[in-house]
Amino acid sequence: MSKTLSPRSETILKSIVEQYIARALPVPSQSVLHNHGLDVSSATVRNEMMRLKQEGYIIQPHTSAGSVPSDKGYRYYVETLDDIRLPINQQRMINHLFHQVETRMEEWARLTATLLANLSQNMAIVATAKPDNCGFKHLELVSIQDSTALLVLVLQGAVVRQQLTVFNQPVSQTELSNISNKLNSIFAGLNNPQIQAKTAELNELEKGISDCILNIMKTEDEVEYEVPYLDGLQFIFNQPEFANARQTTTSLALTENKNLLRVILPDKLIGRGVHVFIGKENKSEAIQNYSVVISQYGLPGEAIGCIAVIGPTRMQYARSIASVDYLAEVLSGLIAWLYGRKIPTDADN
Amino acid sequence: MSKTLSPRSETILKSIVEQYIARALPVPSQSVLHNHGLDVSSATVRNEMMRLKQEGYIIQPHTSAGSVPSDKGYRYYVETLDDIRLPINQQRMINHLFHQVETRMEEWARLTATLLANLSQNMAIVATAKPDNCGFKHLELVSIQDSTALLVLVLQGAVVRQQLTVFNQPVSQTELSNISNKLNSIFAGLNNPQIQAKTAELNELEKGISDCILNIMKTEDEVEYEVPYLDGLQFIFNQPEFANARQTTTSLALTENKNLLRVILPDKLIGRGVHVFIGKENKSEAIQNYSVVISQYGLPGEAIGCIAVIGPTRMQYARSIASVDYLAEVLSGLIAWLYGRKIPTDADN
DNA sequence: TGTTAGCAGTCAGAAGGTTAGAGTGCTAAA
DNA sequence: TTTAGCACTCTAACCTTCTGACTGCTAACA
Repeated sequence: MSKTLSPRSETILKSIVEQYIARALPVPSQSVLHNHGLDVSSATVRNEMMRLKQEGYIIQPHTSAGSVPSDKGYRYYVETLDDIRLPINQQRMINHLFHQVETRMEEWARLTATLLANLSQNMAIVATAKPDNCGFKHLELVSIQDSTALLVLVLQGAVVRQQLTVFNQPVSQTELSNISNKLNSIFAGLNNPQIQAKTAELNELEKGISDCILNIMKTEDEVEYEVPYLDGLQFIFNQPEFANARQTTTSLALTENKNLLRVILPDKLIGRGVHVFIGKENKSEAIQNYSVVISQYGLPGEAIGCIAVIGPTRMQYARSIASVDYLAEVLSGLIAWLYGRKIPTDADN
Repeated sequence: MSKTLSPRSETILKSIVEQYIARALPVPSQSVLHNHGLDVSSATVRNEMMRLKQEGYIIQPHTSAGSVPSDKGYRYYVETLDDIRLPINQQRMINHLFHQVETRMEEWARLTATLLANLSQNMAIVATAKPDNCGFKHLELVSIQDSTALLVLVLQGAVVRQQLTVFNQPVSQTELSNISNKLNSIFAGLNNPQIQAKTAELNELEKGISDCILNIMKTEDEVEYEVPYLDGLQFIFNQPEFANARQTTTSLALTENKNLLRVILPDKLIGRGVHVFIGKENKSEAIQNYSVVISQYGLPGEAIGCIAVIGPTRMQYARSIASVDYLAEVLSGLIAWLYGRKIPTDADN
């Protein structure tokens, strides 16, 4: 994408990026020296910085100020990062926590969000994995009152959905059990259109229930991601950028509207691995002051979820990337196990 | 609690409170006149205001400034509010929306939070109703893999809980069905200690599952409220009070830590009806700049939830109280219906 | 006794001016 | 190519001044 810089330019850019990330203040030529043990004078650094500025890697807020990395500068920095793996002890800590947590996908997601937020020191978003074309697994009808039943539907991938259903006339638990037994044997393993094809042979009551099932399955199929779990909002607000605030409002728009958030995140069709979107690289205008570190996880073609870190462009990229990468791997392992596809590397019992 | 004010003092206080709520600026004696058609001069108003100040109903930010209501002033205002019922057309709108929504308690809570936030123009919190001493209703075991099953537990009040369970050896779906049939017939309608008493007569596999059930039920019993639904955070941040921000952090502490939030809200043992806590009246220090309008709903002794509005003390009390009151009533009706106790006034089909 | 006009006194916030010093950009020499 | 040195720039902090919005008081009035 961008031309390679000379080793010294690269060192200088790296120093500027890292200092700016650390202190949120424009970096003067003087402090570049201290950092990476460059054995030149500040004047030399200034010459190099001039070139970096001309090529758009850094920006000067005003004439007599230090330098701030541009999106392009961050991009170069991220591309030239090496050794971005999570430290072994943190990996162990994570594995340990996943062992302790209840075996429920929602709990995994919640835990992942918390871990990711704390590791990256930024806002974390975790969308649980959703089956691509969900299959019927099991139905249960539990009588709540004379003419009301709770419909509990288990779909492929251990997804459980529930719905209260009101009938025109009273229906006993025995009748309900008969219906669910029948539908279970007919619908086992089928997906939406296949079930639709079978509804001809049902009586009216059964048809009503199968309509309800179809409706739930349709909704599941249409939703691209489940409602995401969110954590670490406080990190966003503790950023010095927000000290004067009011930009706050923007990021709140994020928080509040979980739909919006779902729309913003996945720039469609992201391949495997961790992706980084820096500032203006984001399609959605609302987050063009932010960077997003994002990865899908799960089984391609079967169940795909996604996890992400959102923070100011001035973000600890190495940490975020490493965290997203590792947690996506862990979750993929768990999903694979849940779908019986393969044994995860480490997170089994 | 507080002495009665003269009618004119009351009018003046009311005017000050309402203008301050509307504009967030100290109210000068001049503008008090315009508002409630008082036929006196500003000097007279100033005399009265002096007395209100001496008795602690209002506060002057500095010598030459207008007046701001104190907590005591707001309290008097709230006590003397009359006709705080939600307009009929808004009631209709709400009933209509509840009819349209899916028949799931979670959806009710989510909808309530959204409605409450928008009606009150403040942050809304809705904790779903939780059975007091939850009874077993139905169990279902669905095979996921050879030695893994999804345990789906239905408790009283249409509460559904799920958990993945891993066995030591493979267990077929037929075996699982046998187990769930057996446990269903033994455990039907029982609560935690009653189930515990029955576990002697079970084999090892069944015992493992009943332990799992007991564990889930115990967790349910221990939790005071479910994780609450939250909406309208944007209203808090759009308040002019937060223009300079950093107090922001405080309110964020609220948002982030859903546990903290649960701790803060219910000051234990709240009776029926709407309660208002103004500023320092709140026990929790974190929200002593805020007011809370809160009400329980549900069936006393069986399933109690709670809904609340949180906002700056400078809050539209009438609107908030009316909204909380009406929505609590609607939810109570729905819960009663769900538990088969009585027909709700209006929200049935 | 309650009400009012009138006016002095107070204070926050805006506007304008000054200063300090941090940091660059340029130049000329090594 | 690097460097020392220095003029230049520009922000942020700190004054001071000024304006006008309100009050608080007093004295007259009903």
